Amino acid sequence: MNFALVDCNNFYASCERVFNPRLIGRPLVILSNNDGCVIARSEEAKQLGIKMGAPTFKNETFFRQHQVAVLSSNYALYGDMSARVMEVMRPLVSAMEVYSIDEAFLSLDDAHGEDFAREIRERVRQWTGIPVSVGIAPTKTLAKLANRLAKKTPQRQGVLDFTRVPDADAILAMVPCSEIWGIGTRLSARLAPMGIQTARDLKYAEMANVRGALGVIGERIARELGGLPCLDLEELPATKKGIASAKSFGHPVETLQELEEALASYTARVGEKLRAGRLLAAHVSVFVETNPFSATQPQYNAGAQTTLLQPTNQTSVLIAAALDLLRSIYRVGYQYKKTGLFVTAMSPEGAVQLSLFEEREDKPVAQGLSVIVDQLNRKLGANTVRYGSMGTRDTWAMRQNRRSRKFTTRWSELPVAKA
DNA sequence: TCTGGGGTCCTAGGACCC
DNA sequence: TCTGGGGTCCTAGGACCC
Repeated sequence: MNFALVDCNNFYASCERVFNPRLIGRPLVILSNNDGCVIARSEEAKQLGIKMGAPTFKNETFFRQHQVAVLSSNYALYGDMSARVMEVMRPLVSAMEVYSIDEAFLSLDDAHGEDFAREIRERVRQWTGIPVSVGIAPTKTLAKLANRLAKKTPQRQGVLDFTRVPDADAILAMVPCSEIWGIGTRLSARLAPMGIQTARDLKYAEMANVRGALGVIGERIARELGGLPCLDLEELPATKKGIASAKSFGHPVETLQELEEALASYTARVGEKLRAGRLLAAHVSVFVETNPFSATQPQYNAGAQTTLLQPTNQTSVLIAAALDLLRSIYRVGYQYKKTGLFVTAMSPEGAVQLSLFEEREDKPVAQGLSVIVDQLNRKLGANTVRYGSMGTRDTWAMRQNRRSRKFTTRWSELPVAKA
């Protein structure tokens, strides 16, 4: 059995191009939330040397000079396109793991090689408009690596079956450790003094040394490079251990009220996610921070946590807890840049341990309210119905000045064809 | 003026138990 | 007078991924 890793090429840029063909052939970048920095680039933008994470404000002139198309990110579109790509592939294989918004591992029979990979590619392209690359190998780590090579080497035309390459070690010798899946700059810096520079070096390194330097993660990666599978296909998404919502503000925020409104809004989002997953959370943590990039403003970072008497997914309960925590860490005199919350200690709905000290609260009413709010907001758009503490002015809201339309998920934003 | 957000896994150390 | 060893659970922090 082998793994295939299918990865969408320049996914966000490709999604935008499906609905706006004028973007084809031009350099195109997609910005992070708040239009803060570059998080995705078309091939042409990469050619121009635009780096991942490049701050927008330092590059506006460059973008204009090179006629780079610049868009805010449109996650409603990317999420929906992702689901379509996955559904095209799912019937073609016996098992699939959706690994990220633009990647999936597939389980392949030994008979399935590059012909099959090309078939997947063609079908996804034809049915969704999204180009993908496919890497095939006996382990996930090698499949990742094969995928990168398939993408980077034009003559491979987007597919590479690593089980059939004549000299695998010669290929591994060209891959620096920092480009191996799971090894970043910090870990590769630990390997360098041991003379381990490339994937080939790591494959043949003394396992005890690798383990000493990188722990079990590193040992697993090294063994996978050698062709020994240590990571399984995970078909079912693991139950979430926590749900977070945190965002930077469009402008610096000083008042407690604005922080409260922002945090209440993020909390409402977390409540929606909990209910969508039929989960309850028992632990809430909240943090605030100032702008770490500012050399002149005084810095302040703080966080606080609490455990609820009873696990919940009710937005009103979560907001009350989150705002209490926020008030306990808020200090006057700072320019806040970001706040957010993280809920943990999750349990499935319907398996609640009642607190010893708490009477059963009037669940049906609260739950009914949240369900109706969820339905209305799904139908009419996010935040149509709000909790009072969220305010209505959104003075703190993130910038998103250049977003394309929600072509596939909102009737009012459907693409229009003129014939 | 302007630098993302949402996750996972592992490790070390302390508290506590028998 | 003497003061172990092995285990679990929790938390904080580090590193990574997309």
